Amino acid sequence: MSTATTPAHRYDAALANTIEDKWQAAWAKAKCWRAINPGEAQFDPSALRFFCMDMFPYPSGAGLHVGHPVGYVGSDIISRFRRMHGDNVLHPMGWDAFGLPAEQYAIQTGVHPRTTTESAINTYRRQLQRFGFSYDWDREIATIDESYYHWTQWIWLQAWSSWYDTTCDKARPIDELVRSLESGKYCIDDSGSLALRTPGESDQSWNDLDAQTQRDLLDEHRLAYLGEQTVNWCPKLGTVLANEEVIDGKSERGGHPVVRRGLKQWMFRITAYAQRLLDDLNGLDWPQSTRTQQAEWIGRSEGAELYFPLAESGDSIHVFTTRPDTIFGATFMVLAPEHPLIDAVLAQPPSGCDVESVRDYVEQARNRSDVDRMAEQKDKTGVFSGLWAINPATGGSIPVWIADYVLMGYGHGAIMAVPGHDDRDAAFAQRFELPIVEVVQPPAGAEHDGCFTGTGTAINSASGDLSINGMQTDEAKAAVIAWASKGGHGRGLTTWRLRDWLFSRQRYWGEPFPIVFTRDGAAWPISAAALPVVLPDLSDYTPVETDDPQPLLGKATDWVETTAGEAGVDPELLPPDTPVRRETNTMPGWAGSCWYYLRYCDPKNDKALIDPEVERYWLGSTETSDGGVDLYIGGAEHAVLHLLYARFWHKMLFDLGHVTSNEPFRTLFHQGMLTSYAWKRSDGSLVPVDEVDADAQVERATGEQVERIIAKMSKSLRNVVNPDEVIAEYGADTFRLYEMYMGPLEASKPWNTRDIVGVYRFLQRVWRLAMNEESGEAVTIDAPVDETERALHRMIAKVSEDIPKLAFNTAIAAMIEFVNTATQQGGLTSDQLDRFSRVLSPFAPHIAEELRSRLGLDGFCSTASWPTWDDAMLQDDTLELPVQIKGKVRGRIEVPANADPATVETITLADERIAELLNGATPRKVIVVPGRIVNIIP
RNA sequence: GCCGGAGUGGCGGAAUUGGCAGACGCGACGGAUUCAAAAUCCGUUUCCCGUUCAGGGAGUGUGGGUUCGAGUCCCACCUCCGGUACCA
Repeated sequence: MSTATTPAHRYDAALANTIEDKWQAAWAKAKCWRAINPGEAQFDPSALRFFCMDMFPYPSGAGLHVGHPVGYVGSDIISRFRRMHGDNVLHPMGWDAFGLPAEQYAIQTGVHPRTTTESAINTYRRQLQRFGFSYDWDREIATIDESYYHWTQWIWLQAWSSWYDTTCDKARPIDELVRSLESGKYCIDDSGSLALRTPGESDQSWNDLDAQTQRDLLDEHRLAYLGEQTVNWCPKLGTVLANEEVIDGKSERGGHPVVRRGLKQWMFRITAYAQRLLDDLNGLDWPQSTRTQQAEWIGRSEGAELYFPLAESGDSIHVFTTRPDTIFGATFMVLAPEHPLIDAVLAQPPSGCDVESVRDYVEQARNRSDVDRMAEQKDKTGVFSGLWAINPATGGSIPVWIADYVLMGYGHGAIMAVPGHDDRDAAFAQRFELPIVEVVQPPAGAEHDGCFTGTGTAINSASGDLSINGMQTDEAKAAVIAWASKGGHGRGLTTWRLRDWLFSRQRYWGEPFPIVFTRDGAAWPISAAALPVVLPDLSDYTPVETDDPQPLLGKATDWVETTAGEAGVDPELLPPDTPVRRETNTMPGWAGSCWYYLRYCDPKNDKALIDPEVERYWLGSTETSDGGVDLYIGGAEHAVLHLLYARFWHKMLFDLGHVTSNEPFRTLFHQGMLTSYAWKRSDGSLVPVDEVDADAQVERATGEQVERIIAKMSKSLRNVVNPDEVIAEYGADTFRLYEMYMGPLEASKPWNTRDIVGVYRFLQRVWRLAMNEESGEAVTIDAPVDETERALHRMIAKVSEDIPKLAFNTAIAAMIEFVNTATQQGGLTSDQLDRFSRVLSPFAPHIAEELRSRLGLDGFCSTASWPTWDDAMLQDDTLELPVQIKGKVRGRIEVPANADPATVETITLADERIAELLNGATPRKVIVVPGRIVNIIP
């Protein structure tokens, strides 16, 4: 690049890269980014804490993508800004490193996932460090480290050792439950569930139960428990698959057959927390869309369960409905194909039952996943069961059908069908010619086509002991619930969409569960002192192909088959020589990310997951916050799962006294997605970006006209940008500025390589403003220019306001304007340059340090104080105000900045041009908005 | 279908929450510099009419409304993006 004519000290890519390396080394050496914990010598209790965290990445082999740094640059700017205000800033980074890709790679190559993962981590760390992010690297964590997953396992054991006490609405240690049962404070009621003791004849005494029964009862109440689940099992891949990984009954990867089958899996009782997870959303400073998504995912639904007796047996069908008021319109019932009653039907078919059809239908439905069932949407299928039920309100007989539009996993897996007021029931009734009765009168003027599903007035709804005619929907609901409760026909009930969390995987590359089984199937915990249970090495990562699900860890036979003593079970629980089998499932990828924010606070603690005093300091409540991470930045794609799971773990730890705040992330911000331009042919197909002449908008090979569209970056479109290349060409400061200057942080926006040069030129202008390009020495003027000084104050004020709002694009625009003004005005004094470089430093920290150092100042911009501004300097003595006549700008006037409205009006009307336009008429009204505008109504 | 978010120049985007629409940047055009180019600097750049100047008109997805004044508020609609989807 450099030629004889290029000045020796021009700010170009080579210089940028040189100074960036230099300052990164200097910051690291000085440990500029170290956060101070309470208890450390330099700890300053008067400093505000600021815990600012990025969602940690999963380090993939492909390296960092330009989309990753968008949020990281943002969090870095505000962290640096807060540090310059003297705050104690905790800004850490780590690695979400267990997961599938490394394991898939291991299957193909035999390379241990740890090897690939660690190499990917090294790449990511090197790339991140190259951006000059101010992470406290001494607090770096990786979920795959034994010292980390030690505590992941410990938390799981906490859950296994706890139960949810609904009487005080919190989790408690299960030992306390045992003591309460032994002392008789709690007892087991008839149905086998726990109840507060109200001494009665039928109560079973806990102490009379045999050990096995006692254990089973306790196991049923643990927050982490073994439960039977229907899963997608792929024999060929040797693993269960998520619903999204199954397409048309085949695995997405490889197209192997998938069967639905029951499997004992570790579960988390997240449903116990449903109400709190919902309620506490209100106290969070989170994007509304994310809060809504979580609320919908939790899916609280108020209604009633109603009992419909069968015509010819003593049984009844329990249904859940949100519209008990429509019970008079229930003309048939529908069972999910998995409903337990169907087995009884097949065993003893009623007279009207076509056994073959029912068997076929149920069999077919069973092998289709929920996702497949839903794919068909409108086309309702079903079969008559032969059963008849009694509508308890009308007393009439109604047929019971079986159809897969009713899901076993929600409510009771059975519904009362009201085809008059439910779209799905209406479609089904039409298809199978079932009767439709209207029982809700729409309010006057309500528009609807087909069936009316809104609220209105009950009609046709009266029988012997119940009449709700004329009632509004809400009143009618309450009346039906009251009637049902009194007559034993049902009761009010709230159901949730949220299911318990399936927490085991048959994979290798995850945290082992700290638990073992004796021959009788009983589970025994590994004692806390024996943690971590270390993931054993395997020589072969290929899944076992089998119909009987077998996790990969089953291959480590020596590890699996062991003794209680070897595994670390407390000898008081089991004699050390007892043969035991280790749990071979592993935890899912979410586990490590559920609590990593806690570990950042105290990453090297080997006595506890976090020291209580440290926890209170970084995460406890303060004058301005109810506690939790002060700012958490990451993608909206984690709106539900990660953020919900982490909230659940946090609440569990809160109940058990390990954390002091009720929520983990007080303020959440989603950075927007980076898209890229792509090209589309007229037939809609996409053309790789390097096969298009962008200026002419034609495809090179064919000369065909193509249209520019915005698409996600993807390998196939060849529109992925590698950050390393951008840094090599412009430097990290330019990269940082570009990503922040593109637009609002939260907006998704297209990467446009051509635009980068704009901020690059800005940095070059900054450099030339302050440096002699020939000598490399600072050039400053002696006396400040008033206009420049005012511009500087305006700029500092603007940037100081914008950074806390994460409005970085406008902050940068303000800096550009200032530099343009300063250049026109002939330069800066060294004092002005010092202040400017400090404002610039959160955004472009390396060039800012270089300017400071060449000015001859000591220390770092990064640890200097943030410059102040004087409000008096923000305004000029006189203002130019636009004058509107009837809302259109017709002229301008000069007024003193402090002029009162009456004076402004006088000046306006005295203005020659305004008077001319008014043509001598006296205006009806003059509106003066101080400092803004004058509007005349003639 | 439902729930969010957004529609502003050739492009990315500004607009103190009702007060000069288009800040800032890219691109484009013109000029200076240069043997020439790159780089840099200066100027122009929403559109239309007028076109030296002056000036005039239209304009923030569409149609209505409120207001002295609307990109911003209200009503109806259109389009795009994200999420979700037989949840009874």
